[in-house]
Amino acid sequence: MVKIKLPDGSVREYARHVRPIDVAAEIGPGLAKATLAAVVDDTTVDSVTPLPSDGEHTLRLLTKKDPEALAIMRHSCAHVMARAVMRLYDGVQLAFGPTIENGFYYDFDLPHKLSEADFPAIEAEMAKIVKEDEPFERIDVPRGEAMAMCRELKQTLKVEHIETGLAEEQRLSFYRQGEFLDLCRGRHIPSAGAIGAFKLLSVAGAYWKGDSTRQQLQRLYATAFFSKQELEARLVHLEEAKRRDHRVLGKQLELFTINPLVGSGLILWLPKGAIIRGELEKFVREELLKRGYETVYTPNIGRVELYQISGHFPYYSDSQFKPIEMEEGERYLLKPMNCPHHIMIYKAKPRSYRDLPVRLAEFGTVYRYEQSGELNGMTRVRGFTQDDAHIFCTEEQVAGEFRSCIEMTRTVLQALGMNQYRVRLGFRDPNSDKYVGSAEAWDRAENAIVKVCEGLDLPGMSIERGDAAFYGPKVDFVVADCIGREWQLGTVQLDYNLPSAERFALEYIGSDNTPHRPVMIHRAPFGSMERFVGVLIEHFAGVFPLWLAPEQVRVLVVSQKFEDYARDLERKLLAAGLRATGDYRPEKIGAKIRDAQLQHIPYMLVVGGREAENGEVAVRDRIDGDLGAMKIDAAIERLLTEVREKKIRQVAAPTVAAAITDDGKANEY
RNA sequence: GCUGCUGUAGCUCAGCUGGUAGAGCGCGUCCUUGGUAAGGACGAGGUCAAGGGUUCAAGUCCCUUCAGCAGCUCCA
Repeated sequence: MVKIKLPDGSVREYARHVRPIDVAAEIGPGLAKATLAAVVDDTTVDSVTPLPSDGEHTLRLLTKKDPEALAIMRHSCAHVMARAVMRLYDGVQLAFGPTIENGFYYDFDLPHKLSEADFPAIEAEMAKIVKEDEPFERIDVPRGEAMAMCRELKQTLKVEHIETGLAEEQRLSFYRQGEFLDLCRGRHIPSAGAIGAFKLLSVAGAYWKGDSTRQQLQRLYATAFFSKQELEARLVHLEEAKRRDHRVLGKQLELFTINPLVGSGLILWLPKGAIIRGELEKFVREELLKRGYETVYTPNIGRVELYQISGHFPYYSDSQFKPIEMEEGERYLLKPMNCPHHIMIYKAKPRSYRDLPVRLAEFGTVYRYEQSGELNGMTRVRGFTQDDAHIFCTEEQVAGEFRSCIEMTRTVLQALGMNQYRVRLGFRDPNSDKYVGSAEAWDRAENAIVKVCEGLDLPGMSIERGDAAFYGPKVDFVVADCIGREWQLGTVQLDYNLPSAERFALEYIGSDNTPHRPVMIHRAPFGSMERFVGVLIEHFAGVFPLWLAPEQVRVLVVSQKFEDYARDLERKLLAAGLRATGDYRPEKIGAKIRDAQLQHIPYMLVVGGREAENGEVAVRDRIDGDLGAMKIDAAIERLLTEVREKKIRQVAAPTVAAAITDDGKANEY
């Protein structure tokens, strides 16, 4: 006897074996038809999986209205895609085919090189399979038998996976649909007919088991929805996201450019982009001043020996520009980090505990030879400027300093309306040898970070082992770009290693008149100016708040008769410190407004005969439209106030959610 | 770095199975002098990414290099 409790509170009792689909059928044939899967006591199961035969259990039937059902259907769609590929091409080896945020993919090894030209054929074959509406049938077998089945199917990747990834499993499951049989954990929808609409999106290479020393597979990305409308909405969404891509907007709005002759991954800031960066730098400088930082400047190169001591040279030789070789063995490195230079400034004189904390800040430009395939607009580059600072403090000061660094980062992000970030604690992977320093020092640092962060209520906080810097654990502020790719912006890092005796042997004289070792904190609220501005362009979709807008106000003259008045107005705006231009072309006012709107100019001042007579301007707001006429001084004051307050009146709605990291292991095999 | 795709005017793109390059926007000149999202006419502008090859003939086919895009791997 089993008691089944449904979400509405009703309880049903059964003496026989029942399946979720049977319960659904009892309630009504419509529900039975709509049921795609079920949740039994928090575990998702197929609609045909028998329920337990005794005890009390909760049951929730999943239909296409439930978000869980979408992922299950997509997973089934991945099988349909794999089946289509196997029908069309010979020698297909199946790897993993999990669902991901917004869709799914399947990895294959096959001799045919897949390209977008193949998509229509694959999609047509998939449509056929969906139309046939064959059931997905689960087959549970002991591992020995599973192994034999995979061998018989000549699916060597699956065989390997059973031997390695699934070494612990005693029983394994397959799903069969027609001639297609795949080792798979499930779950699946009852039959393919429930797949409403799907589309192949892209093909890309992916390493087997994510290991770059293993063979590369071909990965097909696709998505599916229950309805065609949802699919189309999704595709429109993707198009919108592309339009706000900072690489597209950067070109359109003349913010930055990259020239192959200068070198890839090297950003040329155009005048308008430079204004945005300059305003952001000014903003950070003000914050630094308030928080007791001192500004320093250091050169762009340093001797290799410096980085041998710091460890950067040996640890990252692959991702650095090669050293500059001078006579007699002198070698210089383009600096990959600012910290060694700042350390030498700390060491320039003896320090007393009374001097600490010493906070040295610099907009320091660094160069890293990133892999060519990694370069991406402004977000992944080979030369960039960090809003960097290094804090040298006593052990007792660490928690307080660390906390205030995190607070500064939050303040800065908040000021820009950037609330969609998550916080990642990058800790050491104890099984890796890429880290310097003792395990004790690491534990101490990681514990200190956890303690500080726990009290701060940081959004989406997660600890990620293996994500630490080689010298210490860190707290990263991570944001997603317009297509869901995540980028690390702000970072605060705790470092017991560079100050150590094995590295730079930093000291200060304590109150006991003996030398002590300071602790270092590395921090950069923006991270890099390049990446930050790149992300910011997408955050605002190119529509910047007044204080950041490269061109803040444009004078639009109704007719050239009033050009003198307009020119005078433009001069007044410039004198007030506003970034102003005038449009004196012999165009109609409508055309001038249209151009200014399309260029996202925050304010337009329209002047004609009426305004010239009264010493007024007709103010047009980019967002609210025509505000009517006002005196010149009043208009200027209004704009200056908005600048001073760094007011953010509009942030573009996010186009896509952050990608959920998915290595394919969690879902299915 | 790896796999696949792409590279034509300042920008966005068209150019069929090889036969000496086209549109829209932008830009320039002229006409129009206007009142809150596109006035009109004319014109300039291209070593078809670079280099090599096949061919009577290459933007188009092949190879190499460079650059970009998507993803993977990496990321102090």
